[in-house]
Amino acid sequence: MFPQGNRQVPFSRGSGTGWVDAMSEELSERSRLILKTIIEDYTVTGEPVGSRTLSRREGINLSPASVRNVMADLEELGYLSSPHTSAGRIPTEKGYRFYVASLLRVRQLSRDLREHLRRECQLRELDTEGLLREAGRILSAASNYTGLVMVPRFTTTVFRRIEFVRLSETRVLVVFITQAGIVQHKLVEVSEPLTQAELDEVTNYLNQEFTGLSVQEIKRRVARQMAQERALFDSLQRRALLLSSCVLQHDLGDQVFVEGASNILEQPEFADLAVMRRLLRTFDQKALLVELLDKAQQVEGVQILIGSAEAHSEIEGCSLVTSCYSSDRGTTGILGVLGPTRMPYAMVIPLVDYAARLVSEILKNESDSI
Amino acid sequence: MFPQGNRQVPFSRGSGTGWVDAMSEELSERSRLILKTIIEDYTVTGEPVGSRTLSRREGINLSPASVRNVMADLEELGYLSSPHTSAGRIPTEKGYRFYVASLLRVRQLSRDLREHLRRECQLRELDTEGLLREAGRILSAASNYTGLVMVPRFTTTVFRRIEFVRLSETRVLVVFITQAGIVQHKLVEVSEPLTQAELDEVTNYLNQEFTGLSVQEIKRRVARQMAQERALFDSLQRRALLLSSCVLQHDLGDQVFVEGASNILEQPEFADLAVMRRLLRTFDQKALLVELLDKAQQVEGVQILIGSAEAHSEIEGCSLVTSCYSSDRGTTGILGVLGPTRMPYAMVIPLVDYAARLVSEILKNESDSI
DNA sequence: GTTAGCACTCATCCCTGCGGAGTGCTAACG
DNA sequence: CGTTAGCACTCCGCAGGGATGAGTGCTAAC
Repeated sequence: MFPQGNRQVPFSRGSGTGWVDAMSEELSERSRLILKTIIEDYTVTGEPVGSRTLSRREGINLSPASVRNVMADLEELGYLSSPHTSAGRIPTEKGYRFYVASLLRVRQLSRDLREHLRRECQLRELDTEGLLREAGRILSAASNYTGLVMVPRFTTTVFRRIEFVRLSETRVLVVFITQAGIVQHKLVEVSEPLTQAELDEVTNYLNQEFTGLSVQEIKRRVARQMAQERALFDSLQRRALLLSSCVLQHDLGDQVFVEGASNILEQPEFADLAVMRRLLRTFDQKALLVELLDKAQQVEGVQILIGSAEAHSEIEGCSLVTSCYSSDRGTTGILGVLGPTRMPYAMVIPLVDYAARLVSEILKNESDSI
Repeated sequence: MFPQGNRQVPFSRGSGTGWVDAMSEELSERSRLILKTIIEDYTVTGEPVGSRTLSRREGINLSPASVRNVMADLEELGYLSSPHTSAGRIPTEKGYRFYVASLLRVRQLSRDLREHLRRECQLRELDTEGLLREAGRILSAASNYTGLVMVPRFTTTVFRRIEFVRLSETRVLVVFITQAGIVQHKLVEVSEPLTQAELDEVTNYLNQEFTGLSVQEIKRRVARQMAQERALFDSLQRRALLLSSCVLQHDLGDQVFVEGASNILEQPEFADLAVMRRLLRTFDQKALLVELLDKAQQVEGVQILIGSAEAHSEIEGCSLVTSCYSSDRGTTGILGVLGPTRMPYAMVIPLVDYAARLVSEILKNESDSI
């Protein structure tokens, strides 16, 4: 019923980025309870949590003084910190990592919300790109943070159809449609002038030859055939191969949809202008986002990346909760939510998980495999 | 050498939006000089301008007291306002409108900058969409504000090629390539199952029939033919017409590229969180932007829209400087810069003007007309 | 091991006073 | 009659200085 992956959490220690199993042995049951309560309180209020408040919370039957002792221990161990001597405690990144890895319990989304999301996705007649954008919007609206969706990488996608359109003597527009119904395009400069009729021939040839293969497979085939056919003078084939190698030479850029960037500004922690600027710059320069998302794409299940000053300074103070979706063999993209580290993970994790499943399911239903 | 349009400025008086010729008669030469100097000072410093500072400025040989008299008059007339009794004056929206309409003198862009922009645009092999995005980035980078580019409206574009790709029994992906090389696509649900072979026939038929026509013309033709051929049972033609009417039924959504949204945060006037949020929300919901840009699209030359509380509250405190670009007959899009009203118009106006000319020129060169 | 008590530490808020920038007004000047 | 010097006045911004209150660490008693 729930992603197995979410027991493991990406985290970064020192310079590198690694994975850690719940370090559950280190803390006593009481310390764990107090840490959990502090984090959940802090998630709601955004204010440092004091010992008094805590001692009055359901389930904690300890005096403020006892709580203070535990808190002092947790601070020593690096799970908590205090903004200043006479404020309460707030969780550190390490605290959050531990929480996510071994304290957090996630429930399924409510049936209502699940139904609602499903309807949203299927409401309009959306093409694949539209669906992905809509998924981003939904993630953003449901979480009140920012939704991110990365379109499946070009190289891993399965090819459905290609089309060459002549724009001018030497400029050809290549339109590439993947199995999942994603349309990508690119301009190619050719050395010898081509007519549209010639291009149509090439189009037909390539569609017969390559439909249903992944871009990687096509690359390999093209390379092999080009080596073989060098002697051959079938000009159609020659042209087709030349053109396709042109197209495949450079990968198409990765596409990321960012939805609800303004949501993140509602968060009190981003009242600080400098932090906000850095974040918005990150949104503007998609390359950074691609890099972040790419890392999470390698593992199955819900991933949680907690931004830290060392490893991911561009999203310091933020967390990225992601999950992969897939349409057909090998083709996977990734979607998720970027919000402040102080985030209700128990709600966001199942949301992202469900969104990924939903998108995968719709993508699989909507297009026949060839 | 310079757009004639920039002598006329869109402005809003009361509830509506209208046009005004320079209301140059109303003010004496001295008042005009002082207003101009105040606005240009304020543009640089962002601080209210006082009478002392002003009297020491080059070209103004008046004592602070005299300047104060003029300023009081200008305030009375609504061109200036003071944040509080003992601060200097800042321009009002009316002040800016008057400045833009009749005080501002714009120079051409420097040769260096022109060359630089041209190179940026032609650096990579960009398809049309890429070029438009790049134009947005350039506008944003050169102005340090936010670049906006709207893709030409679907209905006005000239059709180059259409392609139908079967995704599943009843789902067909329609890829539509315009004369200018813009690729748009859409999903169509069909009632009767179609094979890809049938779709290919339709594709060929439509490409022969409609290439080089504008979408509006195509709509008209399809309607006419559907009326005529109702009795006819040429199933190919029937199918083709049915499909194309499906496609044309709903316009494709307008596309706007927003580049450098984070730039606008650098502006001191947006330190106010509420203002910034409203602005970023506007960027998130493209519909509002489309509406704004659409208004400016109807007039030739550089347009300046000064946001006001009444008429364009979503960009209150901001100005939008735009110009149209075009690729072929009838197909026009619009691009521009959105920044604070306190903006160096003398620099931004020629920038936007040149960008629009540049994009138009490249678009015209890059694709042969059919 | 747990708790009550207490002294201590800071951040926050509010009040106050002060300096400075800039204004409006008036009266004098050319 | 336009221009200017002088002057009183306004008001923002800033720094200093309690007062408040939340929260802590420590210690001693239970």
